[in-house]
Amino acid sequence: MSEKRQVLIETAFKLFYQKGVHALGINEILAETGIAKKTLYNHFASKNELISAVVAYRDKCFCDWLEGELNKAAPGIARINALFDALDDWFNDRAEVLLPFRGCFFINVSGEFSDPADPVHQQCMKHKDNIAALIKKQVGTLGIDVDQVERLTDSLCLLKEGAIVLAHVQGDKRAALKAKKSAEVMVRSVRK
Amino acid sequence: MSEKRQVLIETAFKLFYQKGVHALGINEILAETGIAKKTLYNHFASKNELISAVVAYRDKCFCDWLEGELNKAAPGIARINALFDALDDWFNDRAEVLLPFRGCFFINVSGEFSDPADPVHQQCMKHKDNIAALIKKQVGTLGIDVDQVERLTDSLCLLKEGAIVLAHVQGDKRAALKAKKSAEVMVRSVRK
DNA sequence: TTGAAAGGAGACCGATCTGTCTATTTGCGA
DNA sequence: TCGCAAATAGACAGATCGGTCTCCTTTCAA
Repeated sequence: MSEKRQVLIETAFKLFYQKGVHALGINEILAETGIAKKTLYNHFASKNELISAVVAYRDKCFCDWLEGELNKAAPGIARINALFDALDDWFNDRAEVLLPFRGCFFINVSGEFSDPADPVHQQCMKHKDNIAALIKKQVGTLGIDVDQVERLTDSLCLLKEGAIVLAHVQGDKRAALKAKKSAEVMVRSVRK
Repeated sequence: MSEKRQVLIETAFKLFYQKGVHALGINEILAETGIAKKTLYNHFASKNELISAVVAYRDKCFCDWLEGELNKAAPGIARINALFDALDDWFNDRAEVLLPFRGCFFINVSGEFSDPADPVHQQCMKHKDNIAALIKKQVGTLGIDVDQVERLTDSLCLLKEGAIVLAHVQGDKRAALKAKKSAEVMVRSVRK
């Protein structure tokens, strides 16, 4: 993995996240990086391949960050709280590794590649599945029934995605804290 | 309001929703409608003005549809249920006026115009505010305290947006029904 | 019939897009 | 120093973009 390739991916991510994938041309990535066009095409067969690599990069980046945040908390209810605290940090630009908040890259990209059969859309779907699995793992530490694990995981994923949309589209900086309150209600309901 | 203008808006909406706003060029709208470019520019000063008109059109279209669905139910809990039943219809392509489900147009467009200061993004924000107000109105028919109205409205909006994202990005056709179950828990918690 | 508004065909413009390619330079290890 | 891999500058190609404009046609009301 060459350094030039990584620079291209990271810069492309930054610009795609700011301006949207289709609104940004590769020439702007090249201008920002100072890398030659031939080099870009040495590393990626096409713009679409670059997009794909960028989505994979962000997937890893985000999952690593979230997992790290969750693992800072003790297993159990603290991890559920940590999920929404992490979101709160992200929405309020306190998660530096994730860059300034501009919504969820995977939601945004899914909107630009809205056909579910599109490979890029498929990648975004997979990312969401990865995060759901991570959340389910934390819910599993609550010591509740298996069917309740499923149900609570669903609820938390709904609240998580809802919070992201409220934070981005409506600019609601408190969306994560609102979602956290709702999550508390959900947790109580599966524990009684 | 001329018929040509309306045809342009409706066709543009259909194509923007399928392909994304930046990925679609105006020439394709013209090809699909058989309308001359000069006519398009007679009605809209620029592509951006067309986009703006399209967002406004969909805003009205969606709000009218949702309000209609909600008003079919009796005031009170039935209206909360109707919200999620309506979403279920939408996600599963049973709401013909809304066209085949490709996620929420406003979320998708916000992703493409992710700077919150952008006028188009502002329009999407306003749409979400309109829907939240509509939901709040239904919650108001439950006969609960004012502060609980606020809280429940927040929860329902979170679940609604979450369901849309799960339905679109993850292709979860049952997302609305899952959200409905969570909503039931939330309603119970403010009523006890 | 006339004139104005609306609309059309399509050429044109400058800009930008994604991708290809030639000639050259740079960096590094043997 | 040499040879090879990586990278560069930048020209080029065909296509498309959003928008402008001329000349012409159609529609409709007076």
